[in-house]
Amino acid sequence: MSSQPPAPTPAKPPTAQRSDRELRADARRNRERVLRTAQQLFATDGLGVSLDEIARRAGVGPGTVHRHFPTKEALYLAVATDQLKQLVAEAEVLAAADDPAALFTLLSRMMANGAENVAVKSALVAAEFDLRTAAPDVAADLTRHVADLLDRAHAAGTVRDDLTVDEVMALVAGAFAAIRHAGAETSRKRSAHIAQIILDGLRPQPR
Amino acid sequence: MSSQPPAPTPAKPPTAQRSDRELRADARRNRERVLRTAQQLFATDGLGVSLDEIARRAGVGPGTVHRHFPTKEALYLAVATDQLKQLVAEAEVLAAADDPAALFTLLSRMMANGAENVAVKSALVAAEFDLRTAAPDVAADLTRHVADLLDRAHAAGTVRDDLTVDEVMALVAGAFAAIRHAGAETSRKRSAHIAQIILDGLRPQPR
DNA sequence: AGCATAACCGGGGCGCTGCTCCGTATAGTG
DNA sequence: CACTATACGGAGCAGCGCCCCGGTTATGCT
Repeated sequence: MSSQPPAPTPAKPPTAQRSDRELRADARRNRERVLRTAQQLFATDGLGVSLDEIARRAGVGPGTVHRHFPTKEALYLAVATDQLKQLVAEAEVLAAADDPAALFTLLSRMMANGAENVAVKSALVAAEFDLRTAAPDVAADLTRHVADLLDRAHAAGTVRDDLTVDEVMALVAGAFAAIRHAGAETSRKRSAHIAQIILDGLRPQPR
Repeated sequence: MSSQPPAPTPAKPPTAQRSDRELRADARRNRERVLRTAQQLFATDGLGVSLDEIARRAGVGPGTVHRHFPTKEALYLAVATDQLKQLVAEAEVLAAADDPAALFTLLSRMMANGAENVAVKSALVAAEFDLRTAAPDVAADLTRHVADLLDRAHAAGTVRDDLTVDEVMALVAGAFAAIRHAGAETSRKRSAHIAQIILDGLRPQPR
């Protein structure tokens, strides 16, 4: 322990951190396969699906799943952050444009995705696993963007005065649930309608 | 099999069906205990709670739980139908009064209850167990009342034209989810606010 | 092309959960 | 007050899900 081996100090550079580059080709492909499969199964069958089932459907062995994602929570969080990043990217594009209706556009996108997007759902809810603890930066990014757009909408008077970011987030999560019921097995038209109803509730009310 | 025993035809009357009267006093009390405990634990910790945990908290043995409710699904459905019946009762009272705003009153009640009311949630969603199959009459009763009040509201012009019963039910379920996030650990005031936002979305929109 | 090695596959342990059985205690009845 | 039947409690069983460990296969480098 105390004796440090000569350490050949090989030509190998420190390699810094294990980037994705370090992964072998097939490993990287299998990792992606598992991730995709998990995302789909989580969305359709809920979090109850067993890891073995995911492995089977992905065409890999259970051990492979465990190597890439040491625990079920890790796999779930990987799926969640992956989906969240896409949403944050969209938010940034919308934030760039100077459109007072940008908030509604973003929320529409979130609601549309959310139904098949377990990640976002739990990004706010933390139903089983706590994503905000595991990847606080990504979740916070999304909230920040929403807050920003909400402020602008407030200034423009396109939303009701009494409306906080937390409430908006909660309502988006609620929209997921609502759409899941009515829209999962029916048409997308109905999903859009439900989203519209909730968005209408955000507007300034005639009183 | 083919030979029917003489059947002593005892003095015992047919007893018709085993009413609650047939239960012994302590049995009836324990059943109630389990039901209450299950309702509470389902609401706070979700459906993941083990039956042993419910039994322990209720102060009874696991065997007792199983005797009254042969399976976990049976216990859950008992809790659900119990809560649903209360809601149906409220609906009937509201239906009797001739108030065009009755729909909103009922929905408010549903949303307020729902957050701590796993039953209603799954009455519409059938998240894990299917309540509409197990107790179709009760669930249908509630839907019928809502549909009735919705019709009246349509006639009175207090709700938007494009609104179906299914959508209303879905939105109520969505409200549960929204309230659960924002309201579970915060104040009831916020819960009411979220419910109000959703209800405002149901009103005729200025267009 | 050959070799060192990283990654794969699949079976098995470990813990937990839902469910069942049987001796014991207690409520209800004459 | 004694007797019967009913309900209780806790130990035990089977099944499943998550996780780890062998031998084997495929990959990337020289």
